[in-house]
Amino acid sequence: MTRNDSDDPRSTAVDQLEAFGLSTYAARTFVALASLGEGTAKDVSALAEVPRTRVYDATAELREYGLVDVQQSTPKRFTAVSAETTGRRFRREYTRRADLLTNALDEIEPASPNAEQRGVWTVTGREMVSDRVVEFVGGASEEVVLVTLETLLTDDVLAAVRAAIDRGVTVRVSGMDFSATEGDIDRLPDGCGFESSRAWSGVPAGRLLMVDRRRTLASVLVDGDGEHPPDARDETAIWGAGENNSLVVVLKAMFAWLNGGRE
Amino acid sequence: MTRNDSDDPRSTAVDQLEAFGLSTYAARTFVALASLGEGTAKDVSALAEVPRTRVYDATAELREYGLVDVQQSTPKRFTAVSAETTGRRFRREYTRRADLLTNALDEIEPASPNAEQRGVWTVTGREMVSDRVVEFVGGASEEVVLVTLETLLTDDVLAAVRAAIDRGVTVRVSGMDFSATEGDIDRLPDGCGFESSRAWSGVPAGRLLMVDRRRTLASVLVDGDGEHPPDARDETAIWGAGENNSLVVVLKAMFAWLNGGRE
DNA sequence: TCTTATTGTGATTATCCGAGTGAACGGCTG
DNA sequence: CAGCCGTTCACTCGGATAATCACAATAAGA
Repeated sequence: MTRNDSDDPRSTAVDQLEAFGLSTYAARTFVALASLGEGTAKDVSALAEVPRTRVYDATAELREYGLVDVQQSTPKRFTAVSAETTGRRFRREYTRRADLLTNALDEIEPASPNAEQRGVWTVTGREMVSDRVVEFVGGASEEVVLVTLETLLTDDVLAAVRAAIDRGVTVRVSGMDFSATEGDIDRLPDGCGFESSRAWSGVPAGRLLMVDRRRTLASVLVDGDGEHPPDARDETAIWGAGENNSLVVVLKAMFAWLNGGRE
Repeated sequence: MTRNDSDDPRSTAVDQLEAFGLSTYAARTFVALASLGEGTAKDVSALAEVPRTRVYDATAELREYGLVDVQQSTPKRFTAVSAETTGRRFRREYTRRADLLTNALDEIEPASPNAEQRGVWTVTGREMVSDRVVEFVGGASEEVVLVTLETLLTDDVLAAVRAAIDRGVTVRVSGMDFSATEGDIDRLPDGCGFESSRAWSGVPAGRLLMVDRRRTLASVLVDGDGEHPPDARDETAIWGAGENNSLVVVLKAMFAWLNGGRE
């Protein structure tokens, strides 16, 4: 079983093509044609483990996607487009799909300012938590307070923070780990006067966020509940919204306390 | 049956979510939550036509994608992330997938310069033909000659042409219809000395392309074989590669002829 | 405390789609 | 003319998912 390993380019190509909606025959046929450059149904069948009689369906499907061209002769000959063209093709289609989805959802979302909720919501996964941070910072109109590990200050988050600052929002960002504060805060435009670190030494590492004193989020890293890469699903967060939300009240008090009684 | 029309935002949202790999239950559940903002399994079931007992699976699936947050109470409450976050989520994932695919295919493609093929290949669909044009122009090392309708000079093609010019390739572009030549050729940096039009008045409208005198493409618009929008699948092209390829020979002669016997 | 309605979880069945296989048709070649 | 190869079509099988049901757990009310 040395064939078909996980990091074999052929396998990954087939997987991705299937994710983009192709049938397995079509996907296998395409990578075979990409390897051959050009070939007949017999060639493809031999290399791709696709039944000869089905190569025609597969190439027809690929032709619809514009990934394969056909030579009308006997035997028919097929050729695959270049890797760049393939990538461009799907990139276009799926960014278009994402735009469609965003617009459709925008029309659906309730116009009402979504009466502030009570209770505490949970999120799992580093990327997912980052998404919430970006979303909440993006919705800030007055004030953002963010305390975070340097590792978690991804480009997404930084972009959202910069956008908020440009929008005229008062933003204060602080690192939780000591080494961090120097490295990355530079990447932010001024207006981040928090006293860097030290105060957070006893707090479990993660993030704390407060937006307009009406929406807060707290997360911790749970490093490794058995997941393979210690990078994927290792952050869990809770968040809440609304003036009287319990989590909001607690974190609001906490920030005020650590900020030296101001407010 | 006035519900669930084709351009209903809800339907399009569900369709796109399914295209992104979600189950139909998950997709319907998500749009229901997007409408409600927040709700219980019962609420979702009533609005989304999803069996109540399956809402829990659907929300679990959505939670994996980071699209839904859960409130651990009885009854459980669910909430959907914003439209922008949803779009960002899928945009990221699928551009990443496209990159993976491109890289994998790059490793697969035969290192050999792909001994020039004989025979004539066919492509169908306007976008697909544009992709071939971009691919061929992108592979040009010396000379590009392109005659095209103005309508078909999309941004993709223009970008490829500009890249070729910057690369030091001799490029000549000409419009087939009279009105065109003025409007768009301006968008190209010089080096396009073709005598604009007139010579092509009798030729069926479409495109003609020659790259390095070794690769040619010819297309025509077949306007309307029953397709709904007169815009999608209405162009068919043939192309060939190799010094002795019949199509290459013919088009090479044709270009030389129309260019006044030069070469 | 007991009852009852409602919520959450799991197992079961039905339905659909696609992979895989084989047979039939037609054109090319010896 | 006959056999062979290429091509297409029709069919079966299996896996996945939609849909239904049965049951356990919880909360509200008498």
